[in-house]
Amino acid sequence: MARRRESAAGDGRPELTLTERARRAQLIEVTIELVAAKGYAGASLAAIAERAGITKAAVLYHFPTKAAVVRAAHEHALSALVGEVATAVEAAGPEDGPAAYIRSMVGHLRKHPRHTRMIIEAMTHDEGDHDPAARWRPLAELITVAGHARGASADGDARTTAIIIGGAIDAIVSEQLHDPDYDTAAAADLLVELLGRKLSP
Amino acid sequence: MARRRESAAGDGRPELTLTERARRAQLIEVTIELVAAKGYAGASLAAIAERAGITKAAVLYHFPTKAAVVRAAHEHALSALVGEVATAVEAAGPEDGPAAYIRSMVGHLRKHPRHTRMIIEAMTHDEGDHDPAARWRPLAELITVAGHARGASADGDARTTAIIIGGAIDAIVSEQLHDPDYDTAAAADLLVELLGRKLSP
DNA sequence: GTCTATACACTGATAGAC
DNA sequence: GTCTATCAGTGTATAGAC
Repeated sequence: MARRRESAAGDGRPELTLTERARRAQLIEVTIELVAAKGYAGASLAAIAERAGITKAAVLYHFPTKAAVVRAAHEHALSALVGEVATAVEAAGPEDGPAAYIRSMVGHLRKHPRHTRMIIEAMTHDEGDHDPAARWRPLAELITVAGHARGASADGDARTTAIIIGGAIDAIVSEQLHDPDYDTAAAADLLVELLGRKLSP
Repeated sequence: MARRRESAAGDGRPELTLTERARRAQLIEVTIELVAAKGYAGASLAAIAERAGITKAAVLYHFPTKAAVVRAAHEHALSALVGEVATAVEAAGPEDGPAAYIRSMVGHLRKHPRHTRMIIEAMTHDEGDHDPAARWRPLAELITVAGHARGASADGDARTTAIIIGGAIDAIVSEQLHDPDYDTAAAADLLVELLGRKLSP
């Protein structure tokens, strides 16, 4: 059977045409704008197609389904976030990993509100249940390392602590979305302080 | 123009027929089950109608729109939650209000997973933006009172603290939804301890 | 390889008969 | 109070033009 050519690296990823690359990028950009502005329901295939200047069916030529379009847009926004957070965490010392995680994540989401809404909408409306552990595990490891570096007794609370911090970050960012004047930097500082009291008692 | 009769109390609420009361209650119950089982999208008007033994149009006779059906079911589940939390908070002393809030809310949501998913789905899919302040303000007041009772210097952080706690509760409950073995009571204890360190330094 | 045209089943919603 | 009939809009599938 006929198959799409694969890249020279042979890593299994299909080699994309220039026009296809451009179209996909355009569709992702348009989708982020639409979802950020009108939410998941408001970003219909017809609306996406119209903004891109093509038809619904053409959109479904580049992506197998609407969920795939949204997923691609979601991953695009998400990769920018994790990239910045990873950089900040690596630049920080072992005992300051969690603080760098919190501050860089809150800061990034404040700087990019469209990406933020895109991520939230995709997370809450995508029925494909992503593993929740993927969300808290990286932070849990940072917390374990930081607690160890500070000489605290290693407890088994890292998971719950990470879940709490993650939920708190979501709430802070969400609040800023509704009240642009909300001081997220101060909120992040308070969260870091709260965690600091637990890590070095 | 013809208007529906209002109750003798004259509080503006329409007086409902017995059969209408029964139908609404049945539709609310059916909707909670469906939303909890299949999410917002899975609870179509046709599915609700079928489970209730009537047609789509009949459902829309009792409620003006699908959003109204879901909203009614949402409020039904929510009122049970706030009732239990309010009782627990009132039974606790002033300095233990936040702890009672956290433990009773987490406990209630663990005991009633169907209500929990109903509340989550309704919150995330209802575009009618409810005021976020309604979520954190009651807890913020409890925190202020408790901090005062413990002799802590009154800071202006009550809002952010309440937002953080609320987000943490959401994350804990959500985690329990995906992993039924997750120990939410221990998580609530940890959250209370974290807050306690801030309130009485 | 890229796209348009068309048709399909399903959604929430309305109008009017009984 | 509940029905049938109908509507515009949704995501999706297919055929075929270029």
